Amino acid sequence: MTIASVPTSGLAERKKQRTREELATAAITFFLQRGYDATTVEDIVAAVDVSPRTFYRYFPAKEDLVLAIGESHNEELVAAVRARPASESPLTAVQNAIRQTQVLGPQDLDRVRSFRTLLSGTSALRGRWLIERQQDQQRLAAALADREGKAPEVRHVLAAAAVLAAVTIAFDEWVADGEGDPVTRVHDSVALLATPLLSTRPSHAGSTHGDKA
Amino acid sequence: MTIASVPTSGLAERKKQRTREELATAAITFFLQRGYDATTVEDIVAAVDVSPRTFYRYFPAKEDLVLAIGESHNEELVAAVRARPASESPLTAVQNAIRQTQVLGPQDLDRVRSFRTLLSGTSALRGRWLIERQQDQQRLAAALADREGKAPEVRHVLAAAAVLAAVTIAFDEWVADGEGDPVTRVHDSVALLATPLLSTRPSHAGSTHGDKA
DNA sequence: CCGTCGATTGACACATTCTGCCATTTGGCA
DNA sequence: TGCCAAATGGCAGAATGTGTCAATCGACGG
Repeated sequence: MTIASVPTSGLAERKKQRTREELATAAITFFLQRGYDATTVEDIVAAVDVSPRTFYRYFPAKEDLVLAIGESHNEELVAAVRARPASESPLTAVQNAIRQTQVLGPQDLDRVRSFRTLLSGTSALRGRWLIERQQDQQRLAAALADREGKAPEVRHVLAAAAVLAAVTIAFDEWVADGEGDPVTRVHDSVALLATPLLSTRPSHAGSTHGDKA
Repeated sequence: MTIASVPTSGLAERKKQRTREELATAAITFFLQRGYDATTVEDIVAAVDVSPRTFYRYFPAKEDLVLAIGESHNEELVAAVRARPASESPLTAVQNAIRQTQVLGPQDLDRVRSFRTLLSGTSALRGRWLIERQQDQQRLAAALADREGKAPEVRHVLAAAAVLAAVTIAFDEWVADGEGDPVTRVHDSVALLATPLLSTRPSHAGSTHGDKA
């Protein structure tokens, strides 16, 4: 045998992967069609022809299926922030990190839209996702603190919260009015963090991309 | 009869109120003792001697029982922000509004601690509560925009998110290390919003209260 | 090709939350 | 006292998960 049974690289492994994807595909399709709550686990497994019990072996909960789709994006972001040179200001580092991680192909974009649409439309999902975002918040705060060679303080956590809020708000607005491309919106939203958020002046922090309006 | 049957002011009303409080008290006690998940609705209603069905007539869901305890605090905050004179800067208005609404007696403080402890320890509750906070976020954003005589823009939503994040982080840290009083921590946390959050400088935004350290 | 081993699966039972329904009780009020 | 509306209790049932065990399937060595 190999060292362990971790990557059984073979037919069985592909079959598992295929089942997992079939479950996810069928589920997302149903969710977008009929809504998350109106789709039961029974419906999903019927479409893939596995037992309900098997569903929960692939996904700990119905919610986790959706979460798995949009997962790990923020982990990349945090890693990218850590990878930025220490000479960059926190804002610049975050902006560049976002630029690096937000490279989306056209079909990625569809996937993200589906994901965000589900998030916006289902409070159960949204709540679950916000929990995960709080963990990302801690990780980002730690990354920002590390850049200063300090232990995380309230200031860092707050900055991290603000960054993630900016990204989230940008996506929410994008899903809500369906206009423009999300990358620009995210960038503009994050750019607002350059200013004291509670000053009255709009401080002309417009789009860094194409705002010829 | 009166205009309608809204306030049946009498014995029945008191009995209902008493049942409601007994349910809440028993539930919170159990939650803090054994944990939220380890306490079933069955346990709660057994302690008050009502049927499970009745529980759900008082609280739409188990989560709502907890949420009802810490509720409406942010509504006051938003109202207070609206009530501040237009001459005040957004930050000052928010700070004064917080000062007004955060007047806590010693037993209020215990209640808040219990509430926040449950929030911190139970992700299901936390998620549910974060959803409600997002609604507060929208309301606060609208209030901030109104102060400028504008419709809410991304900038306002982001500012509102930052304010609520500051408050939340302050409470979280308070619950986590159990030191100091929350009012000071909230104030200090919110004071950080006076600066661009992603500048490297700590910008000496220390406690406005007693920081002789 | 065969047989064994380990992982995957299906099924069944069960706990828990929450809802719909209806009969019963209880308080309010003439 | 007696009627009415509201509150309650109990029951059946849907839906999400979880634990358990036997059956199955793929991997691998002979």
